[in-house]
This record gives sequence, structure tokens and C-alpha cells, in this order.
Amino acid sequence: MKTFNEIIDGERCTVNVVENQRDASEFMEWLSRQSLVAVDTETSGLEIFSPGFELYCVQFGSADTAYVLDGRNWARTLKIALASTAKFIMHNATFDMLVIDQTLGYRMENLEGRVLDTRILAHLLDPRSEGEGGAPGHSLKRLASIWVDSSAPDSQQALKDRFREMRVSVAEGFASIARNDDVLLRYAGIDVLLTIRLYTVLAKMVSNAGFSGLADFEHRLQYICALLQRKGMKLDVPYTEKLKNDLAVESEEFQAVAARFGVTNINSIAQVAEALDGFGESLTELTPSGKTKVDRAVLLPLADLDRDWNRIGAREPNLLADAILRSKRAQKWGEAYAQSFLDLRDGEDRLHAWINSLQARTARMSVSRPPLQQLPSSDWTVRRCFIADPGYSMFSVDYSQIEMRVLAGLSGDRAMIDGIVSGVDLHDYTASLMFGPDFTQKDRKLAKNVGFGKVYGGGAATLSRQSGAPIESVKSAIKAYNSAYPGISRYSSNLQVTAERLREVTTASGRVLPVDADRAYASTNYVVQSVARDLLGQSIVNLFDAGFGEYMLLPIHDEILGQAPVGEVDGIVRDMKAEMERFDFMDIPMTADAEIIGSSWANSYGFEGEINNV
DNA sequence: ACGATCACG
DNA sequence: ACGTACGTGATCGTG
Repeated sequence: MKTFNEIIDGERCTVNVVENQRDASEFMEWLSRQSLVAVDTETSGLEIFSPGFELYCVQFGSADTAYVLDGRNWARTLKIALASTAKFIMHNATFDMLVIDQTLGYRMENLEGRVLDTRILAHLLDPRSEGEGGAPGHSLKRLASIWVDSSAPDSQQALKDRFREMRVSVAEGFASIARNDDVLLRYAGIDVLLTIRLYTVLAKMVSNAGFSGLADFEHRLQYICALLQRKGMKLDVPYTEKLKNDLAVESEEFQAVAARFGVTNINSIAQVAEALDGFGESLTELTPSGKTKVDRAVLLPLADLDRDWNRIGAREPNLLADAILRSKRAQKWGEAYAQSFLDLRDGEDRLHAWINSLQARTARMSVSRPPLQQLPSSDWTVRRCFIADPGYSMFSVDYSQIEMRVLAGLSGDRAMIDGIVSGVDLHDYTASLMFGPDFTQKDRKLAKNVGFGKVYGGGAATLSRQSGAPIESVKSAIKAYNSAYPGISRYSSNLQVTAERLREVTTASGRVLPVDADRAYASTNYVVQSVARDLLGQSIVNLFDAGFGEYMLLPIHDEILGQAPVGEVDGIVRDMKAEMERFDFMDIPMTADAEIIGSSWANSYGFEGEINNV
């Protein structure tokens, strides 16, 4: 046995590296005496599903002893070890569960309900990301330095230092480091020692704070999202290749136009601002750091385009502004979407986007690599890259106006509740309360925008700027809104007062969300967004328990995207919708809209064709 | 590393 | 009385 001696929090610890059968027997004997162990993996990178991905080692640890086993030499032992232990502590369990599933062949289904994640516990205790209001964030290193040992060895930094010596990037370093490298093995062991010690501290705090129920819920949700990540979504590769090429051509064409006006780099805001100034355009808006602002909102009016890129007819379009807008959009769509889809696909042309089930301050989920929650919705061309499996149809079920319903339930505003329960269009209803029965479509739009303003905590000026409505009409609309829904105004201001006093708000789900001192106005948004997230999260768990797990593909804030066999999709979607509508929120019915999409995601964004992907 | 920009709910 | 839009992820330029 190779061993490393460590001091953690003043205590002597040992990292053992299993080298032969005798070591392995000793490890199994040690393991049989543990009721709870931390588990971690070291790998060649983050692309679990790409062909070259390799498992280097798997580590098990108690508070004072770690065992490191090579993932290739001891695969059989590792599978037995995983099967013979009741509960595991992991940090960021999604990654390790998927690694174990994909490389060791120990299926994730066998880990269900047996994993405790220190990242989840840390997020419940403080959901802010690193640096937000001085928060520690959720990385093992930072958490361990606070709760375990302020001088705890930093394994990631040690490896990064080593990679720098080797003169390779971090990614190249992980991909090329020898699997028996002492730095890798030693720090692999230290990570599990830190993880289990961190768990001991956080578990007690979570229990004392009354978050145990939330913790159970988050672990279930994490497991289900990991299953969705493992399944992934099918990419239409020929289409995506062509889209990438077409967008590159489009971007270059408009870049050439911009170059004729003297802008050689469309991404350089300094160049763009200078050139537009030379045209006599007066650019008055500034960024927070004081630079001239030349974002889309500034450029669209110069190009005589409205927010939907339609000609306004108010002026002669500035052709440079127009070229920059079009070139940037084509570049963004081509690189951040089409190209990244191609780069991230696995050997079977599937994408396994990261579903970060517990992410934002509000606990909202995020999806990354690639960012599937942020694909263009104004146009179907990017979503067309994603197709259902052969014989399947995609579908979506989304909660209608979930944030407004949450706000109505939380505030108990009688008028809004009556409007929602009556089933009429809520924005029509709001407009009629604000402007009378003869309201115009313009009034309706304003009513809708003021409602969003309430949820986001915005004022009249911002609302006017965002919606394009004149400031005076926005001001009077806000007044009318407050008269129409007095309960909402009262709820918002009470919440804000509480937030200013406590620097935090507690949601209906029992989550405690920190509120920055100078941003108490955001409290309503935090609570509404967070409760809406928990309602969709609860639905995902309910759907999974009701047997619909295999049909789900992706959560998108208020929506679940899925696929089902063409012959069964109608019934499955009907039943899933019913399951999502099965519970109320504070006596407000939760209604969902279902859509059978077809063979490509594009079909719900205006694409009419069918894809033959059998 | 950070700011600006742009994509979504 | 007034005013504060909320939350993400990816990429590029800049220093």
C-alpha cells in the first residue's frame, strides 16, 4: 500500500493507495466497518459522455482514512464496494454518479436514495454564489476552508500548479496526467477526507435550521435530473452542420459590410462606438463602468428596427448599425449554439446538457454545456437541431402564468385570485380592472408589463424603457395596478420591510433566501421565482413517482420538455398534464398547457416540416 | 479576471 | 414620495 500522511484540522489522517490484492482486502475490511463514507472520482475531464473520457480513480473516505483505487485495475472491487455500502457522501453528486454509471457500469438506479450531497446542504444554508455579498459559494475548497480547516490543502490548486509546470492548460493537464501520479492520488484522497468532515458540520446545521425536508426533496430532484442528463437529447447532425456553415457565411457577409464602414472587429465596442459617432449618431447611454453603450437595444433604433427586428419607418436606417446587429446575431447563433452542439455531442449524436438542479439564489435550475434553456425563441432555426428519437414525438407541458399565480397565492389578493380562478385571460382581466371594459390592446400590453414590473421589482423609469411606453402613462398605469390589486402592493412592501430588517426572506417552501441590503426591492421577485421553481420541482418528482420519468427530457423553468412514442404520446401528455394540475398552490389552481410538438423542437416555434429520422 | 453583450424564463 | 427590473450561461475583448 502506498500511503500519504496528512494533517487535517490538527488531526493525523492517512491516504492509502490500493496497489495489490492484499491492499484491496484491507480496504474492503475497512469499508465493512463504515456506516457512512465519502466518495469521489478523478477523471480525464468533464465530458463524461465523449469517447475519450477516462476514469482515473475512485476514492472512499472516513474522517481520518482515505482509500484511493485505480478505476481500471480495481473496477470489479469498486463495484462490490459501491454495492456493499449503505450511504455515500459526495460533493456535486451528479458528476460522480454519472461517472460511476458510465465508466464502471454501476448503474445510477442502484444509487437512488443512497447519496447525500454536501453541495446541496451548502446551498440550502446559503444559496448565494461565491462572492455574492461575501458568500462562500459552493465549491468544496471554499466550504472546506471555512467549515473544516482554514489551511486545508487545495487539491485543485496543487494540480493546476503541476499543470503549469508541465506547461499545459488545466484541461490538457487533466486529460494527460498519469493515472498513478502522486499529486493526483494524494489530493484525490484528501478530497474525500474533507468531504466527509464537511458533511458532519453541514448536516447538523441543515437539521438545526429545519431544512431536512428540503434536503430530501433536493436529493430526489437531483437524482431525477441526473437521469435526464444521462438520457440526453438527439442532435440532427447534418442539419446542425449546415446551419453552422450558413450562419458563418451570414456573419462574414455582414462583417464585410461593417468593415466597409471602418469597423474591422464587430465585437470591439470601442470601434463600434467610434464609427457610429463618426456617422453623427449621438450615443448617450453608458455602461456601468462608463463606456459608451452599443448593445442591441441601442443599435436597433439606429437601424430603424423594433424589438422584433421589423422596420419602424421612423428614420433612414444606419447601415453600419444594421450590419453589426445581424453579424453579431449570426455569430452568436453559429458559435454559442450550432458549433457547441457539434462539439458536445456523444458517439451517438446525443447531447447530455448539464442540468444543475439547484443553482440560483432562488434555487432556480440552470442548464449548461450547452445552455438549452436559452435557445432563441423568436425563430425556429436553432431549435431545429434537436429531434425526437425515431418513433417518438416531442411534447411540452408548461404551467400557465406560474409566477402570477404564486404572487396571487402569496399575497392573498382577492381580485387577482378571482381573476385566476374564473379562468379568463389574466392580462385581459387586469387591463379591464385598470382601464375599464373598453381597454385597448395597448392597454393590455401595459397591464402585462406592469405586472412583470411588480414581480421583478422595477420602477416606472425602467418599465418605460423596457416596454417602450411613455413614462407618464407607465406612472399612471402603476397607480391603476396598485388600486386594482391592493393586496399585492401590501404584500410586496411588507416583505421588503422584513427583508430590510432580517436581510433575508423565507419562502412558502421554507427556503431562506439572503437579500442584499441595497436590493430589498428584489425580495418579491426572489420569493416568487423561488416558489415557482419549487412547484415545478415538485411536479418533476411527482411525475417521476407516477412513472413518467422516462418521458421527460428537460426542465425549462415553468415547462417540462419531453418525448414519447408517437402512438402513445396523446395519452401520456394528457396524464402528465393531469398530474401537474393535481395540486393547488394556496387554493389557487395550477393549470398547465400541453403541446404535442412533433419530430423536432422547432415544430413548436413555427417550423412546419416533419423530419424523417428513422 | 472582468465587463459587455446577448440568448432564455 | 421616490426609485431599484429578477434569475441564469457562453463568448469575446481588454488589460
